[in-house]
Amino acid sequence: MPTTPIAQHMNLRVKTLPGLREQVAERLRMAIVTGHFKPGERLIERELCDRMGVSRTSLREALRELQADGLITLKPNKGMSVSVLTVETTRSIYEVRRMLEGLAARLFAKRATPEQMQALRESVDELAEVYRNFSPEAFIRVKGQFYDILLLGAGNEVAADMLRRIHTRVSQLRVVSLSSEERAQRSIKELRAFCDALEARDEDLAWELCLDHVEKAATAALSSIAESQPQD
Amino acid sequence: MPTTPIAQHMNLRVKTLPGLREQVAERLRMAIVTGHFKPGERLIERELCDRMGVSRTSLREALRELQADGLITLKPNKGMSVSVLTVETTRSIYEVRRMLEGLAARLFAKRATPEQMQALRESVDELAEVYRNFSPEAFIRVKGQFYDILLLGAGNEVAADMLRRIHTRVSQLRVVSLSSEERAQRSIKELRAFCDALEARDEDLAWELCLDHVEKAATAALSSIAESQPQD
DNA sequence: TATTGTATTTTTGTATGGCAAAAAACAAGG
DNA sequence: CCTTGTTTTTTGCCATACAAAAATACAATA
Repeated sequence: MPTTPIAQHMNLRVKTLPGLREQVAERLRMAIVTGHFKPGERLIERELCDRMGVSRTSLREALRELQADGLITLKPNKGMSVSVLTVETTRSIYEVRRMLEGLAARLFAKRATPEQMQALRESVDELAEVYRNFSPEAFIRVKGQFYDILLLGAGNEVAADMLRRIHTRVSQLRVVSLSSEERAQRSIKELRAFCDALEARDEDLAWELCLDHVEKAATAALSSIAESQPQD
Repeated sequence: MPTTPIAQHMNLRVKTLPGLREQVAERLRMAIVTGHFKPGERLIERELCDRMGVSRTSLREALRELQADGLITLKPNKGMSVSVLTVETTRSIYEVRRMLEGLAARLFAKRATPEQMQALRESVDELAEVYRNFSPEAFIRVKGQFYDILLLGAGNEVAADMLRRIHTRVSQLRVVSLSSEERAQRSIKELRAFCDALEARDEDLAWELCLDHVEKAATAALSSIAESQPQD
């Protein structure tokens, strides 16, 4: 005879497919990248449990995931805190990202189907559209779409995973990449050239363009850190 | 007034510095890479708890870590199992490893101190010594040393982390790289050439040599999978 | 008042036990 | 042998507990 469970949890979601733990991890991820939790901020387990309405068990497991992603840092017997991106770490991240995105570009040029090429080009068009009528949300969405297509066409899940983690990590910085008009135009032009190289199956060129692009992003990110932390 | 605790757990280690959970994770990692747990094998939580003498709480958190490392795979409501390396995944891993090790080589050539260069060369000498009087354990140890020096000198912790995870993952394959005499000699020669390039600060050459080396390793690994899984 | 030392409260790390729901194992009937 | 129904396992999550570490508050002394 089963005891009456009574709904031991009221604010339980409709039990959507992904496990509760994954939902928690995702919500925390979002909270961090959207700046709701600031870098260096300490995360008290009980507090988070209350705020999110889950048990410590689930919460702590979710925290392990974020820890593995490098998004939060554990100091033994002191607890979790949101990782702070030092200049050093950021440089490291972009060095890695440069190589992996370059790899993805190369692989896409080599393996992508014509449909994927087409899809990529269309997402660039969408991006151009977003630039004409800017909104941060749309920008994030379309840019994410672009990357998803690129990574799918590259056909390397391992690289895709790592790049996705890297993207989440650096999105903490919220580098306000270009609101200026000409910067946007140039960006789109670069992306179209990138697509051209891919469609021409010109691996080397695609690689080169990609490296340059990440290089610029790195510079922007690093200067964004520098100005937020005047360490002179 | 504190209640009598009585030692709620007898087989508790001497509480060495790394937390219990990390110990568990490490033990499981080892069990997997040493082949004690076979690929595809299912891991039952209760069983592992009993075998390792820890609670489900700690065990499950440790499992999350391994999951993030890609070492074990979770199927919802079905539990954990040791990840199986498909040909596809292995190719992906080596593509990534090629780029990241190449990067490490480049960075080492650019940044390593003369002492680190020296240390690297000495570890190659040690490796040559091991070849003369072979033992698997010594081989693993010295090779690990070599990589540690390389990654330290490269000064990129992010890349280092990823490469360490990759090494763990592929060590599951246990590619019996060379027992033959001339293969060993050639390997040492290649490593010395690599050191030469690094000491000459010749980034491009170091990169090139590194890519070639990983390429060979990839071929070996892939053929090792092919023969263990005759999929015709 | 500043400082140092002690007591109190928080918070982590880990353990236990419990239960619903999914999956697997098993048994019975076609 | 296949299918269907029943029992056992196992997962996913929750609540609670408590020692040990850390943070904090507090008191006493210089």
